[in-house]
Amino acid sequence: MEKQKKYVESITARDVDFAQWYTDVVKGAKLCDYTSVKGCLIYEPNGYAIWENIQKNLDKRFKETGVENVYLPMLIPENLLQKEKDHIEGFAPEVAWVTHGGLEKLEERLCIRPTSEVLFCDYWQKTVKSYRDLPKVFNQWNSVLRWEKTTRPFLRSREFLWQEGHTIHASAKEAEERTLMMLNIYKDFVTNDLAIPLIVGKKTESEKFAGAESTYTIEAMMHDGKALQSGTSHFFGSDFAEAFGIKFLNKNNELETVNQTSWGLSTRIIGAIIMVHGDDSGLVLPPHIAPTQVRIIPIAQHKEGVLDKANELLNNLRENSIRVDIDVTDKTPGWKFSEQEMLGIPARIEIGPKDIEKGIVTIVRRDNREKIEIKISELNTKLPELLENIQKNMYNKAKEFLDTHIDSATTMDEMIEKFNNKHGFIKAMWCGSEDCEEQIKAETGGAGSRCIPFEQEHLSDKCVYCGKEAKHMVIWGKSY
RNA sequence: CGGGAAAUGGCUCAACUUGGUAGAGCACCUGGUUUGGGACCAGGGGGUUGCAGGUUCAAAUCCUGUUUUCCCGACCA
Repeated sequence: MEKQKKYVESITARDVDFAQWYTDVVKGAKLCDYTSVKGCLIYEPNGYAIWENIQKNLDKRFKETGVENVYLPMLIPENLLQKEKDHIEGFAPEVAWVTHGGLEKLEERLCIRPTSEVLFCDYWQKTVKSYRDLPKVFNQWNSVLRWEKTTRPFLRSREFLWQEGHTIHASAKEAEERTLMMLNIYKDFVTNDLAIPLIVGKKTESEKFAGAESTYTIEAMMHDGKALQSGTSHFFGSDFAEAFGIKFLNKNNELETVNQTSWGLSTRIIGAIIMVHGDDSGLVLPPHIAPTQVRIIPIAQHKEGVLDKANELLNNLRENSIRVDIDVTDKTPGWKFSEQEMLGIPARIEIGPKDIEKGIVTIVRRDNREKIEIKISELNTKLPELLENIQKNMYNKAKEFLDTHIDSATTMDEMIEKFNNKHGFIKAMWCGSEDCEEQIKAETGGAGSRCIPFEQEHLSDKCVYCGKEAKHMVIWGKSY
């Protein structure tokens, strides 16, 4: 087999050391930098621009369904956090506390929000009185703090950026519909715009959000076969509302408790983009979300007319709403190619004296390195098509990887053997007991339940662990 | 939170074992030659060795503590 040509020297090969590869790509693409506080990152321009595009895209989708943006404070008094028992138990190990204001010790310590359920509850308890006040469909773009022990850029940081949506409704049915509606928005956004194929389903009891009645998830597979929970949507029923006393009068003048949801997607998704699409030359960004979709690289730019022509193309394409930039530094073309690839820019346009003479440009795709010559006169129609094609190809490639790394098992021996032989997900039947779930994780060396997928298959009648009657098919896998 | 490794110029590392004026490559700056896959030549700038103590005539080097990063587990988005 022909040895694959290595284009960028400073990145560890993906199949040699995946963890090191990930770090190299994050650094090479200049997405973020460390600070002197563990787990707190600087989002550098390249990384933040990706997040801004994610925000723009999702925010638009949210608002189309009636979501309103708000902003609540970052500090939560301890007594509020204590109100819902499961919630505080779930989050207690990872909250950070403010204990002093200036030189004075505070009467009551304040928690730096790990999530904002209780703040929304406290607010609604005061303001919601009537069925006419419902529903409330709020979202906030903010950062939260969780005192993680092990941290990695994007995948697990202490402070991270996200959006958290919080809604309350008059009926459980309406709340459940909202839960699934938001899950679908995540699914649609991640598959269509991030080109990441997903498994969509419900979390098991032991994996669900602290305080939720049910948690739904979109799970993606990274190139090392591990799962990354890429977005979640929770249905709370009335548990929080009961604890906080969020009641309203219905049309019959009867007091009722609201039903609640919350849903979130974080900067962790940037980690998924890296680990699903990246290769040995660095980052590969889906065109829909890439801050720069095309980079123009002039060849022999000192020669007369080259820069003029390149700038003319730049302006032309910008007018055509393509996110394009140009590299006019005095580096060599080879250096510029490598840089563009490391940054993950989906395509580059090479334009030099030879091209100008022929009235063409040479385009190189980032996803498969294919070289294409396009007439300058056709660029405005062909380039958007090409970007769309890259987007689709990236999805298909990732989908094929996902499909070929999911297997199924009907016995534990089979399951353990398959996990040992190749990484990925295993589908297996499960009786619903938390014991079995735990044992499966222990015996497979850490492959837990990822979710109960909506798309169920009947593999057998029996739980893969205990042999009792199976309730669901579950996707099992190791995760980040 | 357990187990391991590391921290020296912007980056990668050397010097540490055996204490004695911190060094290289890349990057950066200037000038020139180059330019279709990380160019070349010449000159130049930049480091109180993560931080805090200690031992010593003398510490990057030895000792103690601490912080951060990476890897492997446990926990978690």
